[in-house]
Amino acid sequence: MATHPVPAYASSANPTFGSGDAMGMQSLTPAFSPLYQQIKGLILQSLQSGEWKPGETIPSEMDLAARFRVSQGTVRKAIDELSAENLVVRRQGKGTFVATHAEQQMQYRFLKLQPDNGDAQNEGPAERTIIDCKRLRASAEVARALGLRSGDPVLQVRRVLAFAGVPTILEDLWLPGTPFKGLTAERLSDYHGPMYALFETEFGVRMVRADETIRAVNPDAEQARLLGVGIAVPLLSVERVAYTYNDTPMELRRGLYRTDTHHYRNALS
Amino acid sequence: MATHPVPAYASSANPTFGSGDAMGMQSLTPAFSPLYQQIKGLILQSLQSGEWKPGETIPSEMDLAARFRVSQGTVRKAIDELSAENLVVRRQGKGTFVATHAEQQMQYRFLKLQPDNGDAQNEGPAERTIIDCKRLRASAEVARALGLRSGDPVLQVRRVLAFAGVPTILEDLWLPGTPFKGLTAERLSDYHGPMYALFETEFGVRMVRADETIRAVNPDAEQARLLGVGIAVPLLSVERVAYTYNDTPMELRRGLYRTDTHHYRNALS
DNA sequence: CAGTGGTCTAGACCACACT
DNA sequence: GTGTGGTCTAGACCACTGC
Repeated sequence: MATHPVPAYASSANPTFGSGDAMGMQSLTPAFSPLYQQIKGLILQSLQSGEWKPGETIPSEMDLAARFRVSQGTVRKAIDELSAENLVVRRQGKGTFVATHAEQQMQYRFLKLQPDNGDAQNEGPAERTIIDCKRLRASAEVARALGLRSGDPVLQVRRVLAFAGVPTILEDLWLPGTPFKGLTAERLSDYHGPMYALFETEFGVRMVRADETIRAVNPDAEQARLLGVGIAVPLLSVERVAYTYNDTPMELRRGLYRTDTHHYRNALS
Repeated sequence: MATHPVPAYASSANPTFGSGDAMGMQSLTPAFSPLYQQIKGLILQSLQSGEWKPGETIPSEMDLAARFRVSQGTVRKAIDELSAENLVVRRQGKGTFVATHAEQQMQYRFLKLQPDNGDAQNEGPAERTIIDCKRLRASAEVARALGLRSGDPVLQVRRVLAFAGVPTILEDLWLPGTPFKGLTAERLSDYHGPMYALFETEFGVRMVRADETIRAVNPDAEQARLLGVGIAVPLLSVERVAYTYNDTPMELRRGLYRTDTHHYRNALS
């Protein structure tokens, strides 16, 4: 029957849900957290464990309410937050879906560089060129960013993105070796679509949020060559750490952006 | 008695609120929008009109529910969104407050530049120096950004922010002349606190959101001099348009940020 | 048509702050 | 204690999707 986990206090002996029963038990919990937060945590676990995969629907609110023995409203509030965090997408009349980077809508969610004239949609897809892809040992710096130890195996990728034939972005990526075991330059080159979508389907790694550190820099000789600019041209240095569920860092990415035809866009609120 | 505006369909002749009454009337509305959105709009109007000023409390959820003749839950959902947009701040047990840039917490909400070591809080306040403050006619570019016509009066301010004695930010600001009529260099220099807080208290202009366009550039001779760097040093160019309520642009700000000791931080989600 | 998410209500009780 | 926001429930009905 109900083999699903259920919040601690809700699973104790009181099947009745007359007004205030659940609330009454909350005060017994030492480390108090609202019921809907606990439900959110349970749903998060299921997302994490892959019970529902990116693009699939999760059970309906009523089903989840029955599973967790809470009201639909409580499940709703839990899903509201997951939806606000872009972990899940609601579609009226259809259901709630596990968010994925494969959807057109979410293609460039983490890329804030836009062409100066017109929006990113009209620009056409970026032309991607893998420059390099090799396994090596994590430097202290890379290890710290990825939560590894120095010397742990990592994968390093260098690539260039061009728009309308103009190389615009030079990126170096570091990925933890273990989760990305089978990744090769060939695999990357052959795949047409967002890199994060490939990570989802091939390696079960879904990027959920990221932090970026931005600076203005000059390129070194090789960087300048790859981007086709002089070494005196100022470029945007964008260092990104991307996280999966549980705030686990899974990618370090250092990008150099040309800002003569594009700009980094940020909305503050 | 109730002299307050009330949503159109809720004010029509049905004082009973048995299950579904209000909903039944929604379908009669051609341009349908949920009740709580309409309530949100009404609260927004009151914020905009200055019925409740920054830092003050707004009426309790129960009071607003009574005023608008809806349930507390509906008011709650409206305020939830206003809170998510940082227009309002909830404090359990105390009330809901109109957000203000004067609070310590919100001091640097729009300034994403952080010291490389340690966080912005430990850095101490920026040392501000007003370089220039003059009235002039809007150029085409400034007029477009501020939603004015070329030649309309605008106020231009140039200032430098230094941290620990090191000039780090050079900013040029353009403000529409009419709303900021009494603003002078003296007023700016004498005021100790966030500039946006001064705008609130002195001019009733509250900045609600902003868009930033970021590029890497080299400074011109004067900019380099004011920041104490060479003209070959790459700097972050941050162009910000800040908006009040109703998406009305009220400030154009062009900042040059040094990124040798600081960095621009951005969280993606 | 049934099923899904979305809105609305009413009422209870909890956690917190002030008095 | 009183009043505020915060949580939870139960039940109704609306809007949308697809069978």
